[in-house]
Amino acid sequence: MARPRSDDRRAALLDAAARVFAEEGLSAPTSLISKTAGVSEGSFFTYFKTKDELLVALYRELRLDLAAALMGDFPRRAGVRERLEHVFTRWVAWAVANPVSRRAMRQLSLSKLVPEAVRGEGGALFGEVERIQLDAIAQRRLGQLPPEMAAAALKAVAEMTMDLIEQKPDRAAELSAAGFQMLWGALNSKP
Amino acid sequence: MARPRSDDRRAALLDAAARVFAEEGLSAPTSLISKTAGVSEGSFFTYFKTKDELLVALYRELRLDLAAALMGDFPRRAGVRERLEHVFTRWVAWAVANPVSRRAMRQLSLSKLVPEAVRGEGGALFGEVERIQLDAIAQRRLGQLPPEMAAAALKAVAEMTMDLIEQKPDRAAELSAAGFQMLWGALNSKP
Amino acid sequence: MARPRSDDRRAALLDAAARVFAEEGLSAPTSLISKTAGVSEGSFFTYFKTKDELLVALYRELRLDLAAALMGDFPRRAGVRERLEHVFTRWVAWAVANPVSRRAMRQLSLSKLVPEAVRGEGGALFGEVERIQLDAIAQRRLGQLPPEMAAAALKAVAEMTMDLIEQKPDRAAELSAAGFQMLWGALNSKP
Amino acid sequence: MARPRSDDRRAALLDAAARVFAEEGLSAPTSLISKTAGVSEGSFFTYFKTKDELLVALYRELRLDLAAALMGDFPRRAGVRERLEHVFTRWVAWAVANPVSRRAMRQLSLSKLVPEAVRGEGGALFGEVERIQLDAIAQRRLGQLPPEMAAAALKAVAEMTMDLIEQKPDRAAELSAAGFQMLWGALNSKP
DNA sequence: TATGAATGAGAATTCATTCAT
DNA sequence: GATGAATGAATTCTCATTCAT
Repeated sequence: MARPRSDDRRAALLDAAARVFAEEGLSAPTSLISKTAGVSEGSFFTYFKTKDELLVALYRELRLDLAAALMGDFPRRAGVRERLEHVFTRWVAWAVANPVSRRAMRQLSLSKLVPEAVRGEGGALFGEVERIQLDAIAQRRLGQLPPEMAAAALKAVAEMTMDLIEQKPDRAAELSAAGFQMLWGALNSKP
Repeated sequence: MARPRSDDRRAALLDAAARVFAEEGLSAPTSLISKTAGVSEGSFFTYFKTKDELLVALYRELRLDLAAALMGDFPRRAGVRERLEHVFTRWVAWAVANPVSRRAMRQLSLSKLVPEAVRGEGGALFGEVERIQLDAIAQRRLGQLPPEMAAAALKAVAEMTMDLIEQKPDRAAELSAAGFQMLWGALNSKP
Repeated sequence: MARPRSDDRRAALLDAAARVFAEEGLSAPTSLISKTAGVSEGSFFTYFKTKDELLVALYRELRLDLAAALMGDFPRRAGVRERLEHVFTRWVAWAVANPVSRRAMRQLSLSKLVPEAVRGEGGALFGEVERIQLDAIAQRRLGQLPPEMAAAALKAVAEMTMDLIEQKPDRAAELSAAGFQMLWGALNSKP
Repeated sequence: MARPRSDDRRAALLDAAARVFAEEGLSAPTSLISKTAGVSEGSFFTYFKTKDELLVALYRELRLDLAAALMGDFPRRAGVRERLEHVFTRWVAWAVANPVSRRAMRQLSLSKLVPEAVRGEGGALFGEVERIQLDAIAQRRLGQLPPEMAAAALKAVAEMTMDLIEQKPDRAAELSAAGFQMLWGALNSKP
């Protein structure tokens, strides 16, 4: 009785995987993932040919999710500072709201199991247009420095802010604001 | 007297472990470590009772090594900027010179296998005196923001810089300088 | 539905374990057991979570088997001598018919691997009612001596008889009769 | 500097082995034995070529020790009952006084590691002469039954008594007497 | 397709024994 | 001879993946 592949099951597996990896690391057994998803051990492999395939799929999914969060309502016509602040704030908020996703993503980003090719896909997290805008910011601010430095700084300061908030969750708003202030200061720094 | 326990062998195992973990992640088998160290599988366990014990020992060793690199020749009497630059530059240089150590450390820092208690040991990487000085910098610069933000920013921007240099090794000097410029800008930012 | 867990395989493992332990002692490797059972090494652990669990399960199974043999057709209304003789004879016959079980059981009974709590389970081998009857025999015969002495003597003389029969299997009937005669003599002895 | 082989060290190893085996079973590691004996792991093997050799040596030593205990002051000219009682009582007393030796011996007696040839050595525990006397007792008492049955009964009832005393040590004297009474009853039983 | 038992290639240890000191 | 580190085969158990139902 051929039941069609269920997107629900697949989604449940991805969700369970994120939770399990966040808790136990990537070496957690597939059996734990399928159990957490309420699915049989065998079914795991009808949705993902190998564990590795799941890792890659999860990585992509999380990144898409994050990108959507960053870019939703992007204020295209606002000033540079506003646009950057929008991305920064959303990023931090996403991590605060989805700690599991963030933890899972950190593991995945480091692992050789997700091939570098995949990790590099789509450049950064940003859509093509916005990416160019960010680069523009970078060029104006950083002078002769490599444009990647803007994206890198954004990421670095955002991650730092998330870590701090993780330790003092009740000061989230304050820390987020301070984080952006530092980012802006970094991008406008002079030699 | 029996053959004495050899510091060389222990060091070889730690060194091999760093290389293997950097390449394969912490789930690499102990057998690969002992083979890389040129030692029998059994010998591994005369130097480290369990794999976990090795992990902890390696973590501590790497952190000591890094702390020494950061704090060597620390210019206590120099100005704030110079002192901070000293640490930043040393940190980046250490990572560039020891890419394996850095990769291994990153894995270890994230892993639950190294107990949090161990990871927290000794506060940051800095000796007591220097730490206080850093905090002082932070307070003067950041106003009412939490003092940890100085150390956090130092770390975040340093890591960012290391990542960029890893991609363009021939521009190391330039990127390091730019990195510090951004850090300084971040710490001196106004709302 | 998946292939159901097979009672046959479980039984095959228990049977193989009894044979292997009888021959090699309890330190025999699980791999030998699974091989003897015609099952993969991994399958062992789907039926028994640990080697120790197998030990306990085997001990219980053997004791149940023995208890059934002892108490089948127990002549409740017969005289004291007949009832005791029934148990003694059945016991010896069971050991003669199941030498492997007996050897395995002897190892298990001595081993610390089967927790004392398990070994003590269900008092002796006898159902509650029959046990009381045996105790009654004891009390009438042994005077003021501890009632356990009846059960202990039963066991001791039975085991002795089994050992002798193992050496001269063709004289089994004669030795069994002589054994019971001695047991009866022991229980009826006067100071 | 060739130090002569020390009988002390050998004895210490045998003694430690008995204690360790009594506690942990025969699968206890040689390293534990040498440590208990206060001797290096390597030294173990200068006194015993293999672990197995130690097992055999220990078995022999314990049996000698027991035989000496049984046959010391043997009242050759006393009546049958007295002579038997002497052996029985001594046996039980030896076990009570040397619980470690007894436990070790029980393990050794069951193990395949002590070759059957060794276990059979010297017939029973008794010197040649006494053995014949025991057999004589047997023949007079047991009628046409196999003479081994006397020695077997002696052993069986003695062991039973030891087990009971192990559980109620404060009733040792009473239980020992009762045990002998039962043995005597067994040997004098009529069909 | 869904299930979960079956499989066997590892994985971390252990341990008898050897060997350098 | 005495010591204890070195060795590697053996052991218990895990887990990704396959396959019968």
